[in-house]
Amino acid sequence: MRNAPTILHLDMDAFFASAEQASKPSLRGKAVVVGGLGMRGVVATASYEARVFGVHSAMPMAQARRLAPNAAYLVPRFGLYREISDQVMGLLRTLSPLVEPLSLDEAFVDLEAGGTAWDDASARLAGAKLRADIRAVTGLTGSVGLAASKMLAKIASEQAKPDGLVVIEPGTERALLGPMPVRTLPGVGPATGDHLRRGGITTVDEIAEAGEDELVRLLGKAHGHALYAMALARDERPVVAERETKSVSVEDTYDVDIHDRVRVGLEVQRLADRCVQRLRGAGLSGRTIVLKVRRYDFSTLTRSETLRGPTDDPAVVREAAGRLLEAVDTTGGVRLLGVGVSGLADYTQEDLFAQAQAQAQAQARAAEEETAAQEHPDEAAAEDPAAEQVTAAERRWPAGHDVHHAEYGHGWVQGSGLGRVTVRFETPDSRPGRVRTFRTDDAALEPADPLPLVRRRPEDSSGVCAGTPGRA
DNA sequence: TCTGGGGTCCTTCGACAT
DNA sequence: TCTGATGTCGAAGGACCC
Repeated sequence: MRNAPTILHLDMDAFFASAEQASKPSLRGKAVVVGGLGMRGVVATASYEARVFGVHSAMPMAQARRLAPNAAYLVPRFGLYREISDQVMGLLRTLSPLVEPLSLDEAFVDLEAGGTAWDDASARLAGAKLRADIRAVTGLTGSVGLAASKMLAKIASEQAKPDGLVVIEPGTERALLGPMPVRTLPGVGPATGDHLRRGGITTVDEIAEAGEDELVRLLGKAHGHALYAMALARDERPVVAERETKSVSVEDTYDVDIHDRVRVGLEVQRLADRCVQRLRGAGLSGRTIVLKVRRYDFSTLTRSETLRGPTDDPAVVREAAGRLLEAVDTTGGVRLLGVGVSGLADYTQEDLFAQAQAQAQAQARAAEEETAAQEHPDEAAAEDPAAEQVTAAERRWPAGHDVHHAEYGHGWVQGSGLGRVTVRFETPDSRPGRVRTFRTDDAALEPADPLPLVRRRPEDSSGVCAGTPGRA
């Protein structure tokens, strides 16, 4: 392990919720919950104001609504978050070429490799400047942890939250870690935590005292060795800039369990198509097709099949997924279906048999989809943009999404239902705006793209923007 | 309270090859 | 030729992370 705190961990504070608050002045300082709004949705992020009520991520939405009935509930807008994330990752790359993104709102940076920091003082300086830059460019806050290893940098940023910077000085690690609960260590979740507790181990110190052999006995080889090392503050994992994708998958949870076997089959075909779209989008193909089924009682099973060579052919994936489904008992209903592809390659082995079959199957599928569209007209409309225009009266207005009104300008959907949609007219740099309600088929109202959170200065051509959020 | 979606990694087990 | 040890692969499930 190095002897200077030159590994940086950045964690954006309540990222999705903060982005929404920055984009919607009327929500600043208010409880905001971002997540799936369906009957089986869960919380993705809660603003700090919402956390006061006990709302936290991964909590069922229904429970969140009971705890914080007056919070604003919004669906995630990944396009907006990705844009902000790209800006932040860009700032990190000015510090070092070794940046390891963990998600849209989190990353490790090896400052030493970038020549940005070599000791405590230079690391602090780099961390402080980064936080200022993030605020200037995005209008949002991030917390920074600095330490001599990834694990400790991450623990440091956790302690820094919200909107802070914490440095763990080399040499102080074990004293700091010792009294902490085992759940602090990466890789210790509910199951492992329980396991350790039953073995009489609740703190990091107790892991170290138990000894490596005992941990391996309790948790198995890989996990046991890894956890023991972590408890001694030993973590040599390097910051890795490029991680190759190992699998691609899509899954859907249905508001109501599906019992109809034919419908289950159709959903699997649709998921297979979506999965292949993503696969092709990434320029990949794969050998192993995986079907995932979560049944009415939440029991989950997977079935997989490995082909002779990698494919990105939708017909081949559909067919394999269909075969796998045949081996699954779905009586009682299914709440989730998923299709994935692993064993990835960046080339395809042309499957001649599949190509020959593709045309015949495409015809059969077209016929099937026509039947399905008659049975589920609203779903068909959502899938097909042309159909969406035709049925403008049934357009969906997701809560939180931006809209533009011919007369009132830019705003966002506060809620919709019963043929009405309520819009608040405001922009990231306006004052909190007024609310108006329209018919959902109002021709003057259109979906719109999100506005930048920090207004770019017209004279600024460098791409780095500055501004004063919150002022008109 | 009733549990998303997209991933990664590990373990176990059986089949098969050496 | 038979057998045991060992390694690898595929399949399934589980835990964890954000």
